[in-house]
Amino acid sequence: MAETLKEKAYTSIRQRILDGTLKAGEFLTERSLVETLGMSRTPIRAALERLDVEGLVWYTPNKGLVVAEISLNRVDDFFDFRTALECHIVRKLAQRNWDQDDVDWFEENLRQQQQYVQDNDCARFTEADSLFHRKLARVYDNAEIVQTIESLQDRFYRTALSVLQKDAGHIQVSCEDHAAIFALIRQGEGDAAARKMEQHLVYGKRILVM
Amino acid sequence: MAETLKEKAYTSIRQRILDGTLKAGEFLTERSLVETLGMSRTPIRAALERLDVEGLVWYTPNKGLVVAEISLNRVDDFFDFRTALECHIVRKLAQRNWDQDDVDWFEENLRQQQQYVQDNDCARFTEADSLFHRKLARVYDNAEIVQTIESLQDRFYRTALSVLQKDAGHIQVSCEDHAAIFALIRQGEGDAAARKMEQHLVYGKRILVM
DNA sequence: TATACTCATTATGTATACAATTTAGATTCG
DNA sequence: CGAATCTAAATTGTATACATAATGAGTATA
Repeated sequence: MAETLKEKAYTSIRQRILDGTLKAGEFLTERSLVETLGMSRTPIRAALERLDVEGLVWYTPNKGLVVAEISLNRVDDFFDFRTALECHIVRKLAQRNWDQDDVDWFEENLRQQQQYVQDNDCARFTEADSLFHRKLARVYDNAEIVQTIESLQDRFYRTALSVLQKDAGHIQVSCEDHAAIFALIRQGEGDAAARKMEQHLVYGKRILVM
Repeated sequence: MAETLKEKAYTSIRQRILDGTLKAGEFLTERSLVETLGMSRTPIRAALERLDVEGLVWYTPNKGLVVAEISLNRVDDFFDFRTALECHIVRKLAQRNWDQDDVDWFEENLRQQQQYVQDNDCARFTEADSLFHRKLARVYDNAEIVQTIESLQDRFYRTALSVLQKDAGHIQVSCEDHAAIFALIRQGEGDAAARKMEQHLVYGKRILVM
């Protein structure tokens, strides 16, 4: 046997938050999750404990729990955090020799992004966008940073998706930004890549908070 | 009534890890914690779940748990992560107007650091050092970054302390670095402050992995 | 009518019993 | 003698009973 119920509960609840089944701001009770997931409270409480630390739900002692919401003044913090990490990453990646496999991955990813822009497919573009940023962190290969960026993306995914689908115009710009950033990295222009990344993230934030 | 047993357990176990009562690499059993803390397994398991996500202990399903160790190749990741965050912070802080209270805080903290260097008091210096870096994040006032830096410091504290106490010579250099970084920030020299911070952290890492 | 109080309901907090898994040591077989 | 297997102890995983705190409806009172 492999997966414990605790892990199943974690995966399942997290999935429901990310795909929007459980909406931000919604109150949860352990009993409702017991019925939905068909297990006892114990593994569910363990899963919620994890999700609380990760910031996907908020626990209040003796009160209950809520699916985490992203407040607007937190959007600033999120993008600023990403700016710190991702500018650092591209600066350092520009000074590095690359595996051909990784180069191929990005070229393919950028091709797909272009395709989704042409098709005006916001959902798929957002997915490819997310993968682009995650892959930068993974190639950079700092386990701590990878985990943090992926956790930030999780917490932000629903908010981003709901807003980005309202404004299709942005994906053209974002797509060009990604291509420019990758090109600058490959040319060894770390500072320029970092500046472009910061500009890209500022642009993304403005789309979101408009 | 205020604090739940779960929170007491969390605080207590975390404290025991940070102060070295529970040593890195040591195996733990829930039963031993039950006896030590005088409560049932339930709140203890909740606390351990949190500590696992935060990286202070490692859980293995059906096996047990270990107090987290910092492997040497992870030291690189830690310092690189801090570099990304703290260089960003000082760069931005240099462009900002400061409250006099905060300026006063740093001047007092730097005075203390000098005193501890004179007294050759490594433990107190390390404490002031830690506060210096935390305060930079707090003044910068990005809640996400503050939390991450403090979490990183927690996970690193024991390793840092044990090594730093072996080499007293470094505290003189670190103290001068801190003063220089703060001065550059106040002069609005963000890039220079960031360069100094990176150099400072590289120096700190080399002390640790020597 | 407004307010304060009571009490039942329902939620979470905690303890504990039981199940399943791992581990180590004893035992058996080649 | 060594290796594989079985068994028992201990540990974690899970379910559940009970304790306690929060909530709200209903009622009494000013």
